[in-house]
Amino acid sequence: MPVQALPYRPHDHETCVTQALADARTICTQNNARLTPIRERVLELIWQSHKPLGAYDVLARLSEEGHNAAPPTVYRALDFLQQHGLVHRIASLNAFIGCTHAGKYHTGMFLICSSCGNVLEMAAPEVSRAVESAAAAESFRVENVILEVSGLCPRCQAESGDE
Amino acid sequence: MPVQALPYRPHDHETCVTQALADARTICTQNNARLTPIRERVLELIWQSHKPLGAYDVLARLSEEGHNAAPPTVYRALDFLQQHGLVHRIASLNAFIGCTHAGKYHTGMFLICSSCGNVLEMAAPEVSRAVESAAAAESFRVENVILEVSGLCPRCQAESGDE
DNA sequence: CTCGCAAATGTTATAGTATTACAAATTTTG
DNA sequence: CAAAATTTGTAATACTATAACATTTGCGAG
Repeated sequence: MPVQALPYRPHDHETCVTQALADARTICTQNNARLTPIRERVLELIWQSHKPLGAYDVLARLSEEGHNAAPPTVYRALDFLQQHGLVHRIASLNAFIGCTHAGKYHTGMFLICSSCGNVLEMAAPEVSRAVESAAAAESFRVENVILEVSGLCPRCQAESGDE
Repeated sequence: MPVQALPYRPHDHETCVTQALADARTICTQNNARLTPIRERVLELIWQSHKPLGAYDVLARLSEEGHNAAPPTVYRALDFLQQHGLVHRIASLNAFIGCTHAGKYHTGMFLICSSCGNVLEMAAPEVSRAVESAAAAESFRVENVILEVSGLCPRCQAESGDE
């Protein structure tokens, strides 16, 4: 039995967030990119949620804390964070989630639980290789891969099986 | 005076469209599903475009032919067509494309050319297997896979290399 | 330091995508 | 035929994202 992945088991999430922010600062420094207060706050808000957050969810949270923001503010921060590999956009959800592999080269594969809404990002080199190889068979030059798997996470399988 | 559809079928009878519609009728009959005129027309419109068509593109084409449709009409038809595996939604484009493997079980992998906009759907059993296997490693039960690869198709690679 | 440029943010408006809710019409079935 | 179920019509609205332009901020050159 494999060890349960982080989102599926209890843990001190605050530590995750703190660590992610620290990593983000390092990465931005290395890239000569400015992790401004807004950008950092958006990243923190996204990380604090285990589930993907919509741009307007972020906007609402910012408003709650008195930051009078408009949509472009949030989208610009999200663009920045994506460009530096700090968050991912989940196309099938129109939502964003903190990248758990920031800094390392990877093609994300997302396991999206349709019951609880949690999302696990996993590195899957064999999958990436298979995709590359299939694309190559059509002489297609890959630039970007979106791979989003929806289904049931282990915990929700157990619950639905308990009936 | 409504511009009634005298030539309901446009002059452009491409073989692939005709074939796709014939297949769709067969599939719907087998499934006891009703391929109503609207649904069939939406499917045909989508097939006539080699590039993915947005819901509002479909809507506009329907309006042009005097069919006074509103968004729900189109979205309902698209839902129906998706449910019966006749069209796919491309999440990264918010657009729809005719399924070239209708009837057969498959997990679609889409090669989306970022230059010309054409999309190729390909079956890729090895990729599906790799995805299943990776998900299984996390005890995740797969229900649906979205796999959209953007990049350059062979033709556009050649053109961009010709400069 | 301060001028001037580039980057970032603010602000307003609008474009684009999708759904809800209820009414009317059509098809299926008993 | 009449009742039930499905499909379509219609209006309003929610949700997602970007355009365009003004203003502010950070930062290096002189």
